[in-house]
Order: sequence, then C-alpha cells, then structure tokens
Amino acid sequence: MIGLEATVELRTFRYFVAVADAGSVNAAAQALHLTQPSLARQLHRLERRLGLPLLELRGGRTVLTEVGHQFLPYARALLATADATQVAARLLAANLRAEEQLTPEDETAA
Amino acid sequence: MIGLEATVELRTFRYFVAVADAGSVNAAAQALHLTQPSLARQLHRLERRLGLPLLELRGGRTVLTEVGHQFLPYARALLATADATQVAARLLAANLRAEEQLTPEDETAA
DNA sequence: CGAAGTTACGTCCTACGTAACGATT
DNA sequence: AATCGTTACGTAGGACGTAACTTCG
Repeated sequence: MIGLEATVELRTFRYFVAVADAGSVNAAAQALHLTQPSLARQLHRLERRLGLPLLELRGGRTVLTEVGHQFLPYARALLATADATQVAARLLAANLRAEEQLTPEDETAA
Repeated sequence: MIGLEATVELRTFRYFVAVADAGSVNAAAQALHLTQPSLARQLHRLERRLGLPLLELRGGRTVLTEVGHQFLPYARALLATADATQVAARLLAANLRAEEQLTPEDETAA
C-alpha cells in the first residue's frame, strides 16, 4: 500500500457523466461551462486513477468504451447520492431555521 | 441562482465523518495525517457551504451538534457509495485485464 | 499550568484558460 | 476546408503546514 489511489472527487465523476450525456467532449465542455482541454485532461486523469479506459476515439468523436458503459451506472449512482446528501443538508438547515423561529432565545426547549 | 453551492467534495465529507468517529478534531487530524488547523478550516468551510452548524465546543472539546448527528448518516452513506464506486472500478479493471489475457491481440472477439 | 482549538501567514499542488498543433471526415 | 481532439504553456484558486495567540479544564 503505497497510496496510489488518491481519492477521485465528485467533480471528476460529474465530468465523465457529462460526456456520456452530451455524446462528445466538446458538447460536455459547453454544458459544464468549461473548455475542451480542461475537460479532456480531467478525463484522462480519471482513467489513470481508475486504471480503466473509459473513452476512445471512434470516427473522430470521443465515445464511451465497453467498460465506460459498464462503469457509467456506478458513477451516476454516486452523483445521485451526492445530490441526495446536499438535499438532506438543505432540509436540515430549513428545519433548523424553523425551530429557531419558534424558540429564538431558548435552545434547551423540548 | 447565483451559484452559491459550489459542490462539496468527498474529501470534505470524509473529514467530517473522521471527526465524528475520532471524537475530537485533534484525534481526527492524526487519523487523517493532517494538522488541526487544516482540518478545522475545512470543517468550517463545510458548515458555511451547507449552512449547517455541524460542530460545537462543549467542555473544551469539539463535538457534533444536534444537526451534526442528524446529518452524519447521510455523509456516511455518501462515502459508502463512493467506496463502492471505487471497488466497482477496480473489479472492472481486473475483469478487463483477464479478458486481455484471453484475447491479447483481438478486441473484436465475442 | 496543560491541552485543545483558532487565527494568521506563507507555500505547494491542482484545476482552469489561452494558444498552437495534429488528426479525421 | 472544417471540426474535434490533443498538447504546451502560463495563471489563479484551494489545500496544507508552521507558528503564535486564546480559551477552557
């Protein structure tokens, strides 16, 4: 254990899924408000991190490989969970503010 | 939509869970191979991002708040999913290498 | 007085944008 | 010739470490 898997972040997974949805790196970059070079670099880094060939050039266009398609649902599931986590945080925050409205100066209530 | 929720990354959630597990910022920092200042800063940033008071000082020690305890399972679930994603990637990579062993020069097989 | 946390400062690494090149249709 | 992708370069933001201060037990 040398420490080679340095934790892939959510951002990188979002990039990969964006390419899958958009159908090309160019379109995905526009959707993400990024430039092609930045996006392509992150994708390559993701492939190196995971040790998986996720994308390949087919007819001048970048499309998902076999393993890319296989991995896609896992990436989607992770992003969905991340989204749910953010939603949960927002609900807790709203809940907290509502309680503060009821007991402005008394945190020991109930 | 001004763009205030700039995507909280997995790393930050790991820090929060580490504090919950270790029982203090100091212990968590040691477990994460980090220093207290770095860890504390990330925790504060997380609270600001989420708009949630996750931690508080009680008796000279930093412990989880009420909402902190409520949010904890969501953070754990997210990290578990992230872990599963990594595992899936590793399995796909192993699978791919096994196939390559069987068909070294022929990717069109089957 | 000791321990834990916070704040302030400086440094390093990562991510991004711009520009130029190559490949494909 | 046009489009997509890649490579090279430079810059900006985020994360971390070190040091000094404050607070609680």
